Amino acid sequence: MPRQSKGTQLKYQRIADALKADVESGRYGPGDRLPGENELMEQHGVARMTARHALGVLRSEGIVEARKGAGVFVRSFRPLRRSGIRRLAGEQWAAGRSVWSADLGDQRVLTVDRVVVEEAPASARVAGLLGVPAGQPVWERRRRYVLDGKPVLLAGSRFPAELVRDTAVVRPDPGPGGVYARLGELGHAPTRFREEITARTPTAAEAAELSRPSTVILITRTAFTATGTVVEVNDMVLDAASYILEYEFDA
Amino acid sequence: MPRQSKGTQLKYQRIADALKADVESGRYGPGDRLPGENELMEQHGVARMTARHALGVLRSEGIVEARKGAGVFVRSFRPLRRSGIRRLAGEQWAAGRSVWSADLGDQRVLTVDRVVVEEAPASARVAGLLGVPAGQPVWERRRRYVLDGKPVLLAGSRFPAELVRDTAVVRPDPGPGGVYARLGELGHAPTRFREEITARTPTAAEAAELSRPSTVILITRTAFTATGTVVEVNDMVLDAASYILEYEFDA
DNA sequence: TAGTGGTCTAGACCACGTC
DNA sequence: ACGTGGTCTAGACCACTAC
Repeated sequence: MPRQSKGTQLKYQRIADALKADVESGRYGPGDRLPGENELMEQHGVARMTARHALGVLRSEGIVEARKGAGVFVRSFRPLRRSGIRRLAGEQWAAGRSVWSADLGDQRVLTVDRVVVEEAPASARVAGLLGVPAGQPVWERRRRYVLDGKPVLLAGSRFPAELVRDTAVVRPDPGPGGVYARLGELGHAPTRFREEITARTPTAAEAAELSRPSTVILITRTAFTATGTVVEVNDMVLDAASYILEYEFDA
Repeated sequence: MPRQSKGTQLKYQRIADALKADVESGRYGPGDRLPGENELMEQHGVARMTARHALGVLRSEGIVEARKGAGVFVRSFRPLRRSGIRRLAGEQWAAGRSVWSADLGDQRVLTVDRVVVEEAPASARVAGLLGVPAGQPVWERRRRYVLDGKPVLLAGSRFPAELVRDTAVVRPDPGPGGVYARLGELGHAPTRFREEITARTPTAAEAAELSRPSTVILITRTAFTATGTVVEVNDMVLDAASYILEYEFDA
């Protein structure tokens, strides 16, 4: 028997396409349970690894989510809209609101799950961005954000050590307006930002800290003062299926 | 025999980590060939699917690239820096240069591989963004961009049909300055842009049109005139490993 | 022609969630 | 207790590349 029917397609792709069509047609709605590995094996007469491969296609496209011991479920696609420019407009954090509360157009709450603040030597990459010698001490502020009970964002900000040591910037709760308000009070208000974006599959560590997303977006934000000094380098890892980034600007 | 040595890790993950360390230490440089499936099976005493799974980890993180019949090779990571804001600054296209030539800081050339221009009814999504009734005719301009012989970007722009019919906008080569310059001459110069970004694994169709990337970035750009009219909706699909997006803006 | 990655089979055990 | 997805085995054939 041929392993692959010539005229058509690959088996796993055919099964994946059929499932995808069923989701798009509304046959399976958000939260619904899809036929699992065992059911697909029986229905299509294929081996476990083939059924698995088919489900893997939907999983990696973010359509579907596998829960061990439970089944495969259609994801509800309600991404956060993260407005890169508006949310960093000066008034937002100057007025005492956290930067992140600007993210939500609806009632869902993005809360901080975990905060670690510690001093450590700068990696070569961070040192280069901060404009300090490699190995120089920097303060690092790592946190994890949770939306609807699911971790969706890891963020790690680094500040030059001599700038923020013994200030509110390195306290777990920096107070109203967040670290940018505190930096402003110290005479180092950020006035310009650069965000660099790329995407890939998560590492094992990132997958474990987020809710095993199939794709992550990486954002590196560099914050400059009016004099051009870099006061923050912020590396973020976002669950790609939970976010839409938005940038608006003039010609 | 236990399938999984308890204290340590999963087999495929251990093998993947070892390979990753070898790449990061420089033991394998860009373009070098890694041990393949057969070699890993022998070296680590595992089955084919396990060795394969390990290589799949590196592949999906964009570290490595598999070439059928040849082997697995370390990717050379030289991403294009796409400056979202600067490249759409008015002077760029007003002066008669293509928008895309602003992308390159080095000598590499991003060229158009394929152009299709055709009239078609708007999908519900595009119609919503363009602010026209669904099914309304729009002109669509699809193209593929190639960098160093490898396709890295698919782009599909849609324009309201009555705006661009029988104009240079819908000619395969729109002339110096690109479509934005032509829209300007028609009295519909874009003055404001919105870009919405997300990422996922490519569909089978996208993978086939690009060079089988493991992750793609999706950008939807909406172009507005001074009066707020939408004159273009541009859906782009980027090979994530070939791009770094950059946005710079003031607080 | 020899070797490679890609697909596929038909079994197995495990950790886990649901009942 | 049972079913689920996740891992793993030991085989196989195929299409493709490089020689």
